[in-house]
Amino acid sequence: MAGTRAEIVSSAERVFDRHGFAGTGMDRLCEAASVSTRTLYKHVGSKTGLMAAVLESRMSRFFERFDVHSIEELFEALETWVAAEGARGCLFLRAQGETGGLTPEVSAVVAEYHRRLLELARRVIAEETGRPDEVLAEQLLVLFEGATSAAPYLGAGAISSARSAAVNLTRQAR
Amino acid sequence: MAGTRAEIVSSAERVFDRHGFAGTGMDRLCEAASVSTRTLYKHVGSKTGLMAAVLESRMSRFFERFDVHSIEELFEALETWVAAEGARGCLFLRAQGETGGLTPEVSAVVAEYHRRLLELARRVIAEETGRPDEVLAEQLLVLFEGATSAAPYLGAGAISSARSAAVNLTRQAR
DNA sequence: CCCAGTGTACAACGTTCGTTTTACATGTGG
DNA sequence: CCACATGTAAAACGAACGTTGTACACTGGG
Repeated sequence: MAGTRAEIVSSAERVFDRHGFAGTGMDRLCEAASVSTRTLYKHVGSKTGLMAAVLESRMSRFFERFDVHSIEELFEALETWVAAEGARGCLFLRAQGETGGLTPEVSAVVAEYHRRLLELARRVIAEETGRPDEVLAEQLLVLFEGATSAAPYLGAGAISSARSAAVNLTRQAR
Repeated sequence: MAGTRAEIVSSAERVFDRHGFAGTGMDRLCEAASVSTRTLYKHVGSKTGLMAAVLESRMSRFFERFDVHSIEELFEALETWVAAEGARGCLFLRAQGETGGLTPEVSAVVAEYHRRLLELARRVIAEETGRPDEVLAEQLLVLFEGATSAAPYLGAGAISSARSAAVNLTRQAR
């Protein structure tokens, strides 16, 4: 089959997201991908390798969907994402927490994700206000992270709260 | 010994925080508490029971240290907390994520924590502005959650960003 | 036609999991 | 001084862990 590895990775993403990384065994991952143990190992090497592949794949999908240029677009994209994938907290933070930051393959992807996320916040602020503003960018990042973290228990209201806060802060700074 | 259970719970909190819940075995928890397997089980019943006890204990300590009445105090308390305990993300969110929300004993404590946290945000906003403001309270909560989540990779700057954002939003609303 | 690639099933590796059992030491209070 | 609560050590439970080995079935292209 052509997309065997892709199927392994995407089904693993779903299972990891729903049941945690350490809490999920290889059996369950094989079953979710409808693939034998041997095949899974041929494609991803190890559980750690699978985790890294999952995060890598999620990062690509994330930044495709968050190719935004304004605050409104940013939080609208987050609402769409949550509506489609559910709100269970940031998978990158969860991976880092579960591994204790002791798994280089995982930490590397998480670090890159955070670098790109900060870069995205900077870009949005620059395009929104017409000039770079490091403080505002960091505030936007904190609001985004907060919305992601609070959405599991506050619901979509967390996202609209974050959006209005970001809008107000930006207007105020102008 | 008198505080055996307390010692078990507090050492477990450290280990869970550093290595994750599912990723930590009972052996390691016994070793951390300098206690036999049998004793640990007598005191906390099960791993799930230990997790719930850890979260319960942390919740008490948290709300003792966060008995604050202004935004400045709130984020100052967070800075103190992070300086003392390190920034590895919210342990309640991590517990909920690792269990997939399928462990009632854990979910119950997490839910109570979130209820009290929202209540704290409401109170701080009311005392700060002189009247209740649900929107502002939720924004403050999102900022607090965001600071907690971003601190592991942004450092203490995440907290000061959140504080200044909260201050600005509140001033603006007045 | 056959070879290489890609998949399968299945058992087993040694380790660690969470949990329980058995047997024994300690010190404190009635 | 006995009883009891509370602790210890060490071994074992069955199950699940991540991982590897062996052996076999299908497929497409030269």
